[in-house]
Amino acid sequence: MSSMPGELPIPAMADVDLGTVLSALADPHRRAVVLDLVSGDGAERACSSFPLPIAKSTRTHHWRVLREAGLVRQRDAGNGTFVRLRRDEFDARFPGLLDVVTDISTVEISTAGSAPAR
Amino acid sequence: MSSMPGELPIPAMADVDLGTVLSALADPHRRAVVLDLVSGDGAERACSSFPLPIAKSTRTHHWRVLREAGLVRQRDAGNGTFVRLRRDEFDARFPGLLDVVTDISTVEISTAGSAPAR
DNA sequence: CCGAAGGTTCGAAGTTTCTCGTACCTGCCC
DNA sequence: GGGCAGGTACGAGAAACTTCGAACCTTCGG
Repeated sequence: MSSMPGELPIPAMADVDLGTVLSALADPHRRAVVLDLVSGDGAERACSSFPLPIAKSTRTHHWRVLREAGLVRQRDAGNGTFVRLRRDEFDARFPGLLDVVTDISTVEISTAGSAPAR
Repeated sequence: MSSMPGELPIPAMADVDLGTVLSALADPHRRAVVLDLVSGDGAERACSSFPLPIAKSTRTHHWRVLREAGLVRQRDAGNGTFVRLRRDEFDARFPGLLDVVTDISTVEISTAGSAPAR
């Protein structure tokens, strides 16, 4: 839709499919990125600032998946690209989803390596 | 874990991974089934009672995925098999997830074919 | 007993996903 | 200008997913 300078094309939120979103969030790398964005202040962030242990081209792939799933907005600015969560739009379309996934993931992380039972 | 008569093996809820769950729910057929179960009274249901337009062997596959993702419990009883949501367990492990996905899906269904905007 | 109904197992085919390396492009900086 | 950092595009390989049909098994109903 939007064709602002450097803005990469994204689907209208109304066209975004829940299955596509769940698939996008199913991947650990992508979920980590989204989690990182959610815990931020909503400001734009450099794509290069995410510590993903994967090749450049693979990263490009994941950003595309997240973009096409309606989760992020991406902008090309000279030598780098920047992303921003489509927070409000997304919440309006899929109320609570981001919060729930975030909360669960946060618990998972804080609970990692503290298993008394075994 | 459980090896009751006819009970098919399921993972302990603590071992269930969020990514696996999201993948399981990403498939339309499986999501439809879960949705159907959630809207029910929690009672056991015959696997054959779900109107899935797919081959028998494919259905077996989907039930296995849902089972291994920790979403359902499955029981073999004579000539048929029966399923039940692992509602309470699942909610304790992934609070709100089932509700959110259910709510979103319900809206999607009730909104289908009523798009004034364009 | 015999058939139909419900399921599983076992390939197999087709598609998708994740991953990478290589080549290439574009700004920024010295 | 030359190099580097950040990215994209493309092709390829490996793995996973979805689907099916065929063969087989069990159970229930006549």
